[in-house]
Amino acid sequence: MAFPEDVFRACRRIPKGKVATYSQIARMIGRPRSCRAVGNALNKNRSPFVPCHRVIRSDLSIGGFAHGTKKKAEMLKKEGVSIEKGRVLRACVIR
DNA sequence: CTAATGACCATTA
DNA sequence: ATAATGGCCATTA
Repeated sequence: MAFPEDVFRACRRIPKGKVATYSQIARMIGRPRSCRAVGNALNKNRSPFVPCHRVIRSDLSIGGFAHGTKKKAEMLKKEGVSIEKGRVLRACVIR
């Protein structure tokens, strides 16, 4: 019933090399309109077991990150996620 | 209690 | 393509 925990749990289901959108996470936890609040929750994540860097915007741009968008992008890249001009390729997004 | 704040989104121009 | 707009909602002050 704790919103942040639900968000973190959903986040952990994203495999390495793939990403999900804030909106998708919101739907996963049964709160389809809480995409903005999802970002708020992820912002406070401090656990290395929660891959919050795998969550991006619905337009496939990188989105925010507590330690800088820069870091987020390189972490993804290091995991094998292809980014094109500030955009993640569709193929890397979870269906 | 209300008001402000954001790692957002879809629509419109 | 970009920018503005209104909506959305959990959290925090």
